Amino acid sequence: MKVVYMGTPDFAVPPLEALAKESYEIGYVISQPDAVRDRGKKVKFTPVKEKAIELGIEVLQPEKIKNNGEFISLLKKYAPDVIVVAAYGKILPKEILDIPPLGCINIHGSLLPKYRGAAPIQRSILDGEEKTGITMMYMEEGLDTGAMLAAKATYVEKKNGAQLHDELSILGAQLLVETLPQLESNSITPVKQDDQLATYAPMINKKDGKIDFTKSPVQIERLIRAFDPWPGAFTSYKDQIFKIWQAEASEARNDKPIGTITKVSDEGIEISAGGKTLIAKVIQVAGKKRVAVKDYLKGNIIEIGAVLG
RNA sequence: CGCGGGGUAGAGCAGUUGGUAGCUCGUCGGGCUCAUAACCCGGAGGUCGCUGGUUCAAAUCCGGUCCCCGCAA
Repeated sequence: MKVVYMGTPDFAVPPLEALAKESYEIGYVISQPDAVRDRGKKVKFTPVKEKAIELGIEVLQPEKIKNNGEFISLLKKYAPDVIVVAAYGKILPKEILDIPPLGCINIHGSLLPKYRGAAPIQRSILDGEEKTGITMMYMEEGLDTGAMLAAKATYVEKKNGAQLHDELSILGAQLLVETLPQLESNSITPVKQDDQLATYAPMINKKDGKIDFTKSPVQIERLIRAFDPWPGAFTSYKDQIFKIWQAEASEARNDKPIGTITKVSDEGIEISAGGKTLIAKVIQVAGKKRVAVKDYLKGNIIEIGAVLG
């Protein structure tokens, strides 16, 4: 079976590896153009491109795919049976969707129809969902609206964004190699999504990581977990960026003004939030690495009574 | 060459008018104590990221290089 794979970030790497391991013929890997995405103005390859090079697969990185005659005719010439898409980063136009006879299938990081869109993993943690998962689906012109082919679920528990991301990425790879043979033998029945139940998971912005201490400690703790590693939940302490990477929500009442540091010990930094108490356990200040509060206090002082934000 | 912070004992930090390094925690041994994460005494542990240079002498000055991190993208 001839496959074209489209993907860009780390999330899309394991599925590509799985495809290669199963000996599918991968004619092209399509990834977003390389961009200046690091300190010091360095141009970095996308993770999927890195992997494709390692696997010896030709990589295409068109600036635009819509109305790109050259690109589309290249695809048509290769004539893939299926196009597999995982976090590619652009909506595919109909002219591409129509190319492969078995369709374009997408690996999406949620249990559709919930969390359609760009940031399903973070949003599911943010919302305190008990379960989430991976859905394989047909792509159509709408955003993550196509019929579903298969799904795998997992529990969110206390996982952070990175952990859930990695887990779902692996699940996605498994689900893909399980689903493709069924698709090929036409032994799978697509299930239409119930649009009534659909929710959207909009893209995350850096600013979304700013901690709002009027919210409850439970909500803030979710924010901290969801946004690890990016963009990180942050506030400011004495005009310095102050990130919190791990925290616990306490029901202990706290009547001090929002954001006030009420207690500091090896156990953590207690902060007034939403009338209750948030206990920061792992923190990071600008220029430094993340460190447990216990360790930070060995050589630094956190002032009780200071107000974050 | 996008802006900036940093690499010093296991951990977190101090130490830049150059004179072979110090604090807190941890750790090891001893003491006190009914007892202790408390207290007292003592000890181990560092080629100061790497590398050239200046100097009688460099963690401290100059050059190069590697790595980590915040901002920005």
